[in-house]
Amino acid sequence: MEELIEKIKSSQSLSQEAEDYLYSISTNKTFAKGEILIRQGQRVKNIYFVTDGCLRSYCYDKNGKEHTLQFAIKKWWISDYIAIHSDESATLTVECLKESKVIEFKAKDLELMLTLFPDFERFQRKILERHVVSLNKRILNQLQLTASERYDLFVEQYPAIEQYTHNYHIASYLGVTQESLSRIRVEKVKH
Amino acid sequence: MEELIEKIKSSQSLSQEAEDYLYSISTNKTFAKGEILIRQGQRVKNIYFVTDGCLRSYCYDKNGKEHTLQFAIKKWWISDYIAIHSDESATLTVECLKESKVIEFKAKDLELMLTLFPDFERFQRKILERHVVSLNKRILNQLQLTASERYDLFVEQYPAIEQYTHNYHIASYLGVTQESLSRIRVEKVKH
DNA sequence: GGTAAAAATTGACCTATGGTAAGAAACTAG
DNA sequence: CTAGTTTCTTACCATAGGTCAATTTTTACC
Repeated sequence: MEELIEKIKSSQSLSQEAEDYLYSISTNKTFAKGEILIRQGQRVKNIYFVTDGCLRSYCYDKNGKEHTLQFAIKKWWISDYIAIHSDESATLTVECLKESKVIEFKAKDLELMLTLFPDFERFQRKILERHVVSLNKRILNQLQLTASERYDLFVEQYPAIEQYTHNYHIASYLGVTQESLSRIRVEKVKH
Repeated sequence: MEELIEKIKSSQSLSQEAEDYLYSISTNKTFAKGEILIRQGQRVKNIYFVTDGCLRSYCYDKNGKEHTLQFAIKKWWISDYIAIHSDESATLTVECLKESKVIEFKAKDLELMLTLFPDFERFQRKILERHVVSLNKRILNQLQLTASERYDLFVEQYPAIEQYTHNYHIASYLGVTQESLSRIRVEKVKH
């Protein structure tokens, strides 16, 4: 929990009241590798803040293939925001890639907290702004880079993640098959 | 300006004070088709709210090809958020696709307004939440759909935009060449 | 430590989409 | 209306990346 408080305070103030409230709505949990936190089709009630480990969110397409939307490591949030903000059941699955410690929040509680504590709303707004920027960049990368270039960028941006993920996780994040990613890696070693 | 006030009030309250402030920092402008509001490489100072017309933001890749990040019509915001939130010069170009009426804001003024008026910060947070959801969906579509399927979805989601844009604008948004889009359209007519 | 399961690689082939270039069509401005 | 420019289409060939199936490597577990 200190990680989250610290993260908030690193960019702005947070009243003691708000801090206490945040504690009161939080639940510390540990998930084992392979556990599913949110399952496609079910109602999404929770949002997770990762304090240790690695998780990912992904969906299945009509042929049953997986497509990774996001990886989350230390100090990242993860959930199915599509479901939460459209008030639908989950289109995404959130899976634990290695044993992870997370802080679980009920989306409703966080929502209420935003309205109660302007400091927290500011924090959330800033998080979202940065998130929009990174999603914009990802879209532009997808539009203009080759699979090989996207992989280079991925390795550069998430050096820590690669050790927890399988190749096909990364492939499905980059938008290529695992076979293609395998060939791309072979080429890199050669040159 | 009424469009913006109305948009804000449609989802929440806005104090008279905030409304007055918003007016005081706004400038109504009209841009002709083809005009450039933000140019790649220059400092980005402004954010635009579209009240009429159609604009788009795009970048050039290393081969000089254009890639469209966003279209903006009535009641949408547009700028180079990557530049604004990283405090760098523009990587995007914002172009007017048909004569458009916009409300221009200095990013700094809006930033200050967020800190002055909690109502406005709440509004912004909600806008960003919805934006994150739509960017997430776009990424998942890019990962799992064929060019043809993405085009169908585009036409469905932005029926109004097609009349203002050239084919290559749409192609560069979907991540295909204009030639491919042309072929895709021929196929649709056949079947 | 040995075996079963999962993941990664490899090879042969295939397909969607890209590149190029030329002609047709649609605007634009005098 | 006409010439010039921009955009769109079409045809042909090229290629990145996909598919499928085997094989090897790694990992997990009794």
